[in-house]
Amino acid sequence: MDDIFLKPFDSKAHEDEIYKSWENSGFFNPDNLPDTSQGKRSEQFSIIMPPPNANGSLHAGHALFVTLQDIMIRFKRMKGFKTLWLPGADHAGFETQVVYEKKLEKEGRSRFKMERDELYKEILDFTMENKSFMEGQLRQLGASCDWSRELFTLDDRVVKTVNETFKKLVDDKLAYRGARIVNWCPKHQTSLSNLETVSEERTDKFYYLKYGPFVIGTARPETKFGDKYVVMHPDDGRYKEYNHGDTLDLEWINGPVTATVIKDKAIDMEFGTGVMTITPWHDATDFEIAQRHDLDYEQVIDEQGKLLPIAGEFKGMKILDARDKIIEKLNAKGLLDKIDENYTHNVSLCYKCNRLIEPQIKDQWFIHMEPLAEPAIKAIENNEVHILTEQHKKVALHWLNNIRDWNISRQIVWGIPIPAKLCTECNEGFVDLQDEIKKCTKCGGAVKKDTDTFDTWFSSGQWPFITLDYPNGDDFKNYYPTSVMETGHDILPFWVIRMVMLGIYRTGTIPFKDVYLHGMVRDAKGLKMSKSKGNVISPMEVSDQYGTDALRMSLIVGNTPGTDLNLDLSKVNAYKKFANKIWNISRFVLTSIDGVNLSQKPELTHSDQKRITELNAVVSEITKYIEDYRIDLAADTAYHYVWHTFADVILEESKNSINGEDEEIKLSAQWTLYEILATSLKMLHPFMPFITETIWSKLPKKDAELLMVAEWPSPHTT
RNA sequence: GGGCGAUUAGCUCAGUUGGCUAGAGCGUAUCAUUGACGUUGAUAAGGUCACAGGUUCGAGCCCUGUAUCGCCCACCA
Repeated sequence: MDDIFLKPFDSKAHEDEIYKSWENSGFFNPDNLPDTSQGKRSEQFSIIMPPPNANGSLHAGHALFVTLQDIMIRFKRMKGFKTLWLPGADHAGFETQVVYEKKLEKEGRSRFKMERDELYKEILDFTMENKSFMEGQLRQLGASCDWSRELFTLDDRVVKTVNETFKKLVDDKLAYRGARIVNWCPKHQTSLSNLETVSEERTDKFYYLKYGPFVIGTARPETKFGDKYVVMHPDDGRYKEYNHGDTLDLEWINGPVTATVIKDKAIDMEFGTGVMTITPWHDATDFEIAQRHDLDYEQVIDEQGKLLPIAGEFKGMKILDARDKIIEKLNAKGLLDKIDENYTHNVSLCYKCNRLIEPQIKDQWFIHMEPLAEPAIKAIENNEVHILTEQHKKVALHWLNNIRDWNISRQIVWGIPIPAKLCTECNEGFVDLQDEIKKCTKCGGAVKKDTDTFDTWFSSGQWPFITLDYPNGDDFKNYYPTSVMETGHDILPFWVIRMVMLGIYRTGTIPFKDVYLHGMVRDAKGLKMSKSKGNVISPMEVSDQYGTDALRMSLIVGNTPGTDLNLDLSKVNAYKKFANKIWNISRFVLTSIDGVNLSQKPELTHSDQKRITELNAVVSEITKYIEDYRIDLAADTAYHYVWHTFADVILEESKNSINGEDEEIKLSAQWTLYEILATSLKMLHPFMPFITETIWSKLPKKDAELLMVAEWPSPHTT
């Protein structure tokens, strides 16, 4: 027997070496996989890995997805499938730029004082460094993915395909450039999609102001300088003497204005006084009203959140500083009716810096989503794209049925540049893939390059067909649509649904068949991990301390699909003990069979036959669980069988037979023990690849050099 | 405002076509054991499965309602 068994299992001593032996075998690449005993591998199984952001260390959520997907892949590989797990790395546009800006701030620098090219180059270097760091971490977690096919989201092929999709969308009139209200973050100086804002309930003051004969309500008096339309519901009896289009002169914050009466059904008669003035530049509802009636609008607040000259004496002030002063002045002029101190409402905040979003009108590129959503709804409803967790299917359909246009322009340098030219005179935008448009085709004016970049999710949304080299690559023919999309439920709308929409739009086919969504990894008490709480558990540190196999088991067992999971170190420790148990079982079995000829199957005793039958039942149970995506139950079943049946019962009972005088009984017990050990290692391999492969390498008789490509156990004959 | 989910042992959670004498990990208690075991094994305590109705031969599971908690989406000034 090998000396290594004389000591307890030491994960650190084996993991690197084992991973290298897998990687060097070439078997991560489906093209290199050996034939099975049934012949060529004819069926494909493919997963596109959600590319981790290349801007920092992997977190527990990454460890969870690596484990889940690696289990699926290893299982199918052993089952004889041609398995492709395609890894990637995400430049993660805005996310990475925010990370890098924090770094700049610490160094006392600012992106707003840097040249675009210089900033881009620095973030690129930063990302590339993190990318290779991140790849090493994926290896440490045991990811058996095909590194030869790895793709970075800024690689040429990605950019080319994304640009072509953009052009197709514009040609099909599904993408358009327009002046629309966008979510503007005054800190990050970019617009954000609705999904990139968070809402928070706040209690603010609500002001009732005298506007000519009306009293209007507002929470934001600082936007009211330019208001010259007063709006009410057409059916509101209180204001029936006023007609749509009537004008009236009245005294306002900075002097007299002429107001025009507008009747619009968007007004809620129950709210406030049922009358409001509108600020189309800084409010989405107001903007829509203005559009409906073709009204004028003017910017009041600039991109930094300061008041513009229209504010007169308040020009240049920050909005919150100005608010009280404006109210003071209105009061002095007798225009303040009353203040409601306890007005609760929801405000939008930037999801990164929690600053108030300032709605602004911007010329940006938008995608008209409804036509894209329609086929996606069908595909999800009829389970062509099968979202395994029913609750998430409902969420997806709800989201798709209430979809809104998607702003894909970002005013940041870190991303794929939008391949468009903009007219400096009429503001028209043109897609220009070849950089050949020199004059505005609408007005003949000069053009400049669009300096905006795509929302990362626009390119990520095309990831499955891009990674498989659409349209002409062999991989696309062989592996599209992929078998499973496995990712966190938090990015269901951000990513998964958009992949369905854009995949169908571009290729005519759904991008993946099954969708497995895992929950969030929380701390031992179920709290969200966050740096500020100091409860972040680094999976890499856990892997170092307890071993990757133990970490993987603790992330899997008890983790029902779609629900959140608490990562508890005492649980990790329990599976570390389990690894040690497997180690010692192997040690015992290998000691017990030393020198025995295993190639000749002996006559089995009745009780050994029963053990083999029992083993068969466990194998089929685990197989079925994995095929049903109940990986938690599969892992738990394997755990209990190996510990509480194999070790506690079978192995204990075998001691009598092995130490007894009867050679036939002894041989039967030895053969049975070895068979159960070899089969157990196979069953455990997808979950605990490192320790099982380490032990496998010491086995005297086996059907494959590497356990990774050994055949998944089929029922033994007794 | 709309949608989705949760409520099971001291703690964290499983329990998916209704058959449960309700399980796991951690924790607790007692005993045993240097024997493959950086220990492990055996045994035990601990649950009116949130609450109230209903369907059923049978409900932790299905239906209705109530309470509490959580999450997602949303332009009411």
